[in-house]
Amino acid sequence: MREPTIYDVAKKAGVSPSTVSRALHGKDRVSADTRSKVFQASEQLGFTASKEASRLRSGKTGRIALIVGNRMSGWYSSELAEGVYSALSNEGYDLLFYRVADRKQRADFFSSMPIKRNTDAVIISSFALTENEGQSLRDVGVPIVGVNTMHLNDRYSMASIGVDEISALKNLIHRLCVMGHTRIAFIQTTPINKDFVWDADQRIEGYRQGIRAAGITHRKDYEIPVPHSSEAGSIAVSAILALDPQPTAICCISDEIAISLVHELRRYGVRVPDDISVVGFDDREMAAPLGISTIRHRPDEYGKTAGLMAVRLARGETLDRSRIVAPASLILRDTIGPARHIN
Amino acid sequence: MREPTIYDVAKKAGVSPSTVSRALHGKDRVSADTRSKVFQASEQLGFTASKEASRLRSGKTGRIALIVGNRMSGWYSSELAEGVYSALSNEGYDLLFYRVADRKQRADFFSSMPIKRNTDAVIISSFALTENEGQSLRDVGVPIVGVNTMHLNDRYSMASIGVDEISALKNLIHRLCVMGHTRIAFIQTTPINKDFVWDADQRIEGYRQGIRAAGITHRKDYEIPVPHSSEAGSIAVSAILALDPQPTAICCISDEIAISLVHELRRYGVRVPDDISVVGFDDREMAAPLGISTIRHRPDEYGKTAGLMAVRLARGETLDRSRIVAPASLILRDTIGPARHIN
DNA sequence: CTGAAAGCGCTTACAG
DNA sequence: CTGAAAGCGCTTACAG
Repeated sequence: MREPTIYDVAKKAGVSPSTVSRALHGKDRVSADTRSKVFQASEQLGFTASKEASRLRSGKTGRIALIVGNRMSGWYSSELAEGVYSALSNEGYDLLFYRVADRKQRADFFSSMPIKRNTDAVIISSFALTENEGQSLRDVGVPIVGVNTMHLNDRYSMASIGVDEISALKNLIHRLCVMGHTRIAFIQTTPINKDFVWDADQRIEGYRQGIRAAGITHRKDYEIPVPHSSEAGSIAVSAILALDPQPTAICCISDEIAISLVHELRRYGVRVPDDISVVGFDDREMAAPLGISTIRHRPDEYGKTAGLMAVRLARGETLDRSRIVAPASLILRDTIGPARHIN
Repeated sequence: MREPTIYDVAKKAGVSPSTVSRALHGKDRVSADTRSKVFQASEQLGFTASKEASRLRSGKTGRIALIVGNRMSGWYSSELAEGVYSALSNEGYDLLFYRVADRKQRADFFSSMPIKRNTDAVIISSFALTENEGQSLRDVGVPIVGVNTMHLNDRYSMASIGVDEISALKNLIHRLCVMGHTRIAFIQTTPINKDFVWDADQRIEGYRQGIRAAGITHRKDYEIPVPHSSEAGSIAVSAILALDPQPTAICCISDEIAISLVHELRRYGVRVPDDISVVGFDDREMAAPLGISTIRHRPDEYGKTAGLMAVRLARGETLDRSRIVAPASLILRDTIGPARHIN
């Protein structure tokens, strides 16, 4: 059985297809009487407009693309996607998801530009565009919204939102200093992909600035790199125990690292926070039950905002604020305490 | 500057639009010479076909819908979406994501049926359809693929894939018995939404069958419900410590619960696994670094399979196997050991 | 192997 | 407020 078209509705309601279209869209002037006849007919036939046809005619695709630089199932990407999705589905837009997780996917994406002609706006998350990429993205001719790309992509994007990770880290370092810590280390994961400049690279920058601002000596060996693996925690512990003098506080680039670090430290008999304080980043769902202190940011929330900005821009509206800083807050839980030597 | 159309390519290549279409699609018989002229012209103009136009004409939407019953950012949903996405993007399909996380969203979805006319296939995950819902989904007239809906939706779906959670749990119980455990408890979360019949509800069923098969007395008070919250671990510990006799092994409905349970047990001075063994379910990323024993399944992998099945069905092809059982395997890590009393 | 023609189902100026 | 007409950009039988 063929799906009913706008012509079927028109016939049933005794009006022209143009009128059906206008009535259903609601914005045009249609008499209340006609409108209700149309709605009724549409209802009875179970009419749903073909998106293809309306988009072809109107020149709008009804889609907004989200481009992320890693697996969509990671905590960050999936929270972000959730937020973007909420905003878009409220506004009647489809979410078109693109993942460019490695050099090859990235090259393919930017050379074939699958979003071209197929999206009304683009949201790009977390990694810095090269000159060429930014240019070809602009050439698509749709608004670009950056998420957590800091000022990296400001040349290309019309709007952006992101966490000020530098300030967040600086605040954390300050707080640790107030608690008497002067030997503060930072654990970072070696980038999954060196071709990408990530916004999260800002975290170590924030750490350094915080150390400097506090007037503490910056020690290169206090910046500890660990691989992306389930061994990260134990590798970090070995590295930490080898340090002289021992740090009394450790900032981690993510909760994931912080969680396994705390676990391994305790296995080694190191007390947390009595001997060493540990702080993560993200406040992902496992942080609270495990008592992990952390810096909270909410990709789902600023994803929503990013989605909304993209929708507005796609509709040709203007934004009152186009560069937004999303909040990040320090969450103190069990793994943080005063430095041992001043106890 | 207007985007080039197929007419522009045709003119440049000196052929008709029909020929351009055929050449670009590759399946029709076009002379090698013509084909290369067309490709060259297309390349030079930076032509990308409008999806709207081709879909409108061909009657295919190029989209496949994934309907999940919870937040897309949860571990399960996002892993699944990642897998489905991989398969679809390989095959040139867009992923249309729908979330029906509560009663209202669910009612809205099934009454307005936004996928109608807008998708070539539907993948439905994790929850059981009602009679009415199944019927209206079928009325859309596109193939339906079930993921982890066990036999719940078999009446409606043309194909399905899912983990046999019952067998997985039964195996686990058997394994624990071999290790001398006879007092085995099960911790389950109270359903987020009681309107939904979840596939994960099968896990407790598997636990019961396993207990029965092992010839152990089934104790109702060994089935411990905890809420969905960061307190779940400590609530579970209180409940466990109040039991008499104490269980020597605890199966958890998820790794999330297992992780916080182990954490809380250790805080209470209960040794894991010496005093109590703990096993989770999922093998999500934090399980390995924390040494959590668990049952592994891979939503990203069977999501890929589900996506592929949906694509095939959307194209009108037939499947060699339409009901597939995805593997689940027991992963033994630090939190499992022999029962204390036989040490 | 290639082209001319029709049409997918809408929306939107243009008249009235 | 409403209708007739044109057209968005493709694809696909139909001829040749």
